[in-house]
Amino acid sequence: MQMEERKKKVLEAIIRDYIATAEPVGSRTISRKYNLGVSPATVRNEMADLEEMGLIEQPHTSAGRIPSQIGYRYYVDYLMEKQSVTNEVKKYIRTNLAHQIRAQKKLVWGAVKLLSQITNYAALLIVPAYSQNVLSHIQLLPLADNRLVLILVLDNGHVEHQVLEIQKALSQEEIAELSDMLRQALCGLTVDQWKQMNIQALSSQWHSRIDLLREIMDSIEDALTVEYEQKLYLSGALNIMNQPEFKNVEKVKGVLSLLEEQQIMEDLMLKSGEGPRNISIRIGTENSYEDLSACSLVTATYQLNGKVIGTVGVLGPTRMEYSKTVGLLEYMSDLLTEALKGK
Amino acid sequence: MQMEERKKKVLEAIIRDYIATAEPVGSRTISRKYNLGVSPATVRNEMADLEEMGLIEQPHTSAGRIPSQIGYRYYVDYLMEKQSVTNEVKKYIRTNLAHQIRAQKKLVWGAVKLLSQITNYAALLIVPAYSQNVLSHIQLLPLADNRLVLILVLDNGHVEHQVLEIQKALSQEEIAELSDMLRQALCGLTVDQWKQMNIQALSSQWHSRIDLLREIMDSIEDALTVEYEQKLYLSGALNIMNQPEFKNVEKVKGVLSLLEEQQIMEDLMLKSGEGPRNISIRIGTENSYEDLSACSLVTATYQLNGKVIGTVGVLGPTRMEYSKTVGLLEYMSDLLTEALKGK
DNA sequence: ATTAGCACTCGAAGATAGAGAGTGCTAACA
DNA sequence: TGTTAGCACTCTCTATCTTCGAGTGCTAAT
Repeated sequence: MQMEERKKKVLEAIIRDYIATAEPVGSRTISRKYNLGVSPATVRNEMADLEEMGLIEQPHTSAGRIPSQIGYRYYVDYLMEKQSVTNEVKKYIRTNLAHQIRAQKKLVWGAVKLLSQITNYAALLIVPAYSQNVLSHIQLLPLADNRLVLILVLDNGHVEHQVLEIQKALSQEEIAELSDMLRQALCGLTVDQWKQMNIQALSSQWHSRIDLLREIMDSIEDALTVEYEQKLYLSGALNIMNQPEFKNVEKVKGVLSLLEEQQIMEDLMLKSGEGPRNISIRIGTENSYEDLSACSLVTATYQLNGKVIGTVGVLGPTRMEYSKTVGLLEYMSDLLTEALKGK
Repeated sequence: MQMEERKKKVLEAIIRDYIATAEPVGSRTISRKYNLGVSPATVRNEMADLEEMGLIEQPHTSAGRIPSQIGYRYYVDYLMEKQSVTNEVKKYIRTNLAHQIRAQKKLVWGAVKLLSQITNYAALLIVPAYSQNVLSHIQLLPLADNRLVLILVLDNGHVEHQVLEIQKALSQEEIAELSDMLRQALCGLTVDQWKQMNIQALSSQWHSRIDLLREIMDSIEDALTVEYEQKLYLSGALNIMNQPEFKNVEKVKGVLSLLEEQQIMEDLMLKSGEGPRNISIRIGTENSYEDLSACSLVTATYQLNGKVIGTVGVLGPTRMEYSKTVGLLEYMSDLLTEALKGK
């Protein structure tokens, strides 16, 4: 988009000031604080133009201007300078995650908590549904009496377990045999694939125990479904209450309710953009949910073995510190990708 | 506490009405709606007495009365009739939990969700820290390459797993040997006991691999610590925003922040009372946190093998439907105890 | 093209007034 | 002696009005 240099400066000043103060910005403020070397009157003329272009708007006639959604969009696309993470923050993050990298879940939790803490917005992380993941290992293990534990390992590094209650006790050998059979039949398949698998095909090898087999299959599905429900990591949701635009309980409730809807948040976060690290910025109604019309969602993906395996993001008011947030998310994306390497 | 019959009736009427409407109750309303057969003037006299006794209070001179915290306390102790769960609700709960009883975690989640949904308050469930639980089974299992998975089973029926990254691959035999060794050394001990165990004592049998051993011990601790952080189950926290006394964002924030503090909620919930099913009602400041001074917490315990292994509860405004809530929690307590039987 | 000046607009905040709910007190009553 | 009707009084709530000031748009001068 073409625009005179000074208009850009005015727009940027308005946005920066509004982000900082949450108050409509007047012409006087801009000419004084963001020394553009022109008088308020000149600024007013520019503002009138910017308003006509739809980049800023007036809450009412005698108030200053606030950025419109389009204004923010223009800002993040053309004006904003991404702010790199300071070394201090980098160090802080690394120290806090150093002990967490053993287990993927802990790592991911730690990352989300840090993000919300540093930004003061809500932070989220999504591990996509398992449907496309390949079962890389499966094992049945006897516990006590008539209890078995089923271990499932997926190619994205996640491990799940599920406890099985069975009717008749099985011998060690039977368990081992069954375990082998499951391994041969299911390993290498995606979750989607084995879900559609005909249990008959399996049971031909073990028809004597078709009930047990069915129970096991149900149990596997259970294990991956429990996880399905737990694959959204959310931290700092209450931070939105610190924002002056969320002084109203109804608005807060709208946002928090939506945040609890795993499915919706997943959909929102998985539509990732094209930029580097797949950074995506969705502003206001671009999130396509009424309740998020006053929020912006910034997301980045992270990878394992060159494949995107998750999305991490920050949800704040549209009046968000985009430049900082983007920098931080890029850093976090790289960090996660790095930490997962070789797992 | 001794009190004239009519005073009791007036107090109960005030509390019932206030619970239903959240509005101060006037003498006219009481004499009309709760046909006591006396005039408003008489009711006013009773109210004056009740106020002097500290059971009710006036927000301001020309408003009706609202119950004081002491009033609620008197109500739940002496006046309230516990309301049994309707068959309809019982059926609803049973149907919804029927498929969940396989795994303890799922059962517990299901119960909490149902509670919040039925009451429209926040529901919580706490599984106490593992420190007093006995490790009943431990097993090491090879995954791929240099990864092991460690399975821990506690006597309260909980199963945990933890993935281990090791430096040098171990043979099947070595793993089995190590697994046996761990089992012999640790099974039967409480979590507290083995935490204090001297790693040297263990390593005497396996000094060649003391590093690995240390890593494993750390990992066990990790596994139980992760769980430590996840042993509070919370659902319907946003329901408090439906209460008229929580129209203020600051109040909501106070409560929600506290609800996220696992440690605090644990402390609150584990101080359980003496009644049947250990039903405990804590009203307002009895919860000893400023942020909960407008809330009441009703809890019940549930058991496994005659031993209390968890507490389930409901958090709502002090203006809570105590009679319904208590009945529901008793039912839920029995149901959980029943469902866990024999596990 | 920029700027100073100025009349104008509109919301925020405070002041004022009236309505209504509910009380406490008094005196009458059963 | 306990209960009730009556009544003046208190205090919140709501609406209306006023004032204040920030910020604007327009015009004319530079």
